Amino acid sequence: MALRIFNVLGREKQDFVPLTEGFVNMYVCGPTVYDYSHIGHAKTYVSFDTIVRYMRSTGLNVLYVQNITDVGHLLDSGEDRILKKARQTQSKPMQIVETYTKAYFDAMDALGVQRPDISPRASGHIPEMFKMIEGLLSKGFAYEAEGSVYFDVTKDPDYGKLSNRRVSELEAGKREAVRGEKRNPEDFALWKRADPEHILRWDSPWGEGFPGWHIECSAMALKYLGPTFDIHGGGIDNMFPHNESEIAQSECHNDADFARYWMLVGSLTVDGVKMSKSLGNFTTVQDVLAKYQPGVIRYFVQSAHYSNPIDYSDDALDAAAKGWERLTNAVRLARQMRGAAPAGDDAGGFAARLAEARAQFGAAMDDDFNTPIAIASLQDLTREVNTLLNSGTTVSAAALDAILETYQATAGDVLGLLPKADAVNSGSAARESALIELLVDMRLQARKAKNWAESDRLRDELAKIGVILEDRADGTVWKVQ
RNA sequence: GGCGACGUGGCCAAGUGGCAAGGCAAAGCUCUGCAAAAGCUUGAUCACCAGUUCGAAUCUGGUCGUCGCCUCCA
Repeated sequence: MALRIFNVLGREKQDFVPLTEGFVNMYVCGPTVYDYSHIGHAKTYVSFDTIVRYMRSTGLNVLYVQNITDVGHLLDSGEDRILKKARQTQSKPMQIVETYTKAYFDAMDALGVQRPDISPRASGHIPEMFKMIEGLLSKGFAYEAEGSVYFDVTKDPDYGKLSNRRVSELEAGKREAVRGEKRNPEDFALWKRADPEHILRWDSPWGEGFPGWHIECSAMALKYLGPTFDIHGGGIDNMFPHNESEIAQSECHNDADFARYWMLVGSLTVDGVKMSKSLGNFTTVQDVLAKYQPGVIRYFVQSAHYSNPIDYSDDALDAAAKGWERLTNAVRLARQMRGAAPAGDDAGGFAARLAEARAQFGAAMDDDFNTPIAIASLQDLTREVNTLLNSGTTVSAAALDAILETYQATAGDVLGLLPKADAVNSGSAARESALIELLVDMRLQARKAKNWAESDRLRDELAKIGVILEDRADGTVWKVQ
């Protein structure tokens, strides 16, 4: 098995060969922190989280860098997103940045997204940007105009290679540049002169100003990953101009290839249109988490290939919830049966089936991280596991351990879909469990007496507080919803 | 207008030359005091047209439709 990745740069699936064997240097464009993260961000970062988890599970040593954009992201009006928010809420810009950076990590933590190894902030890398801009100026790829510095796209023959755009084909004059100081309409800012009301500003060799949006990623990728690294990821909506400009700046400045593999994830849509803050059709991660378990959201995201768009709706989430529960129910049952399982020295005839499942899972993930197929392989396995666990035959502890290990290595460690094994460490959790067991036992007595009314009342009352009972041949099991 | 993605059973979604995975929903059945959970059974010729081929959802050309980017967005 060998990992294959669809490289947007070149548009073909390629064998993944890291620059240094066993190591992967990876950069993913992070969020601009001026508002709460919505479910569209969740799709992007759950996707890359899954990708990183899988690579690590195969033994690759991944260095995952994902920036935080806290300056330089301008609106059409020329206004900084963060400054606008600060003005609206009468806050300091860095208050906005802190608030939403924290909110972003809180949301991602809740979704089981493992933290990037490095989360560099744009505002903390102004000197690195200066250096890069100066380098581009001295090499003639950039020019200064009235306190701003622009990248001259006509100086880079490769400009457009990621998004298949040709500057020469863009009808000059069709869209006039907002600022007449640019030489070409497609030139983009490396550094912008700050108007008096612009609070976020730094002294620079070109006067007071602030960095352009694209330069931060080039500067931080260079600093933490070097001139050439393995994978650059992000949302496909940033392919142009952002990613394209990153490539231009970096390759012209570094005299080296930038990222070797480009992975762009499809957008999340609502009723067929992209979820975005500007359209107002967004649902925040915290709102969705109020209704669905984190695992459900991950399952929803992973049920389509990362490069495809997915449409968000309650129906879609409900369906994902059912599919996710089917997997987790099997795991929960196995965990519960493990407690009273008789010792056994092997997994019996099931070992081969488990090995097959893991092989199928790995093959799917190796094929450009095909999570829908990976999940299908687990659903297939789950049917057989359920059959085994419900067959009435005795299943040995060794067999249950093997089953649980298989789920943990796939649905757990890679997909991040499994809840933690019920920990009854804390006093209150232990007390809660004991109380539930007590009620379950009371209901058992009622059932023995064929007092169905009382039996059903206990079950219904427990259901109201989120405790679901299931009567099995070998006893009643319960779960917390 | 340019660049790109896509159109597979009621819904979601894999498959990209050799008899169309998986999930959800629906119906019937088994189990069950009931319920839940679980299992079994039942369904598509792949937008349309024309080609290439022994053979196409899968390749080529065209038509229709949807979406993304081209201006801020993960």
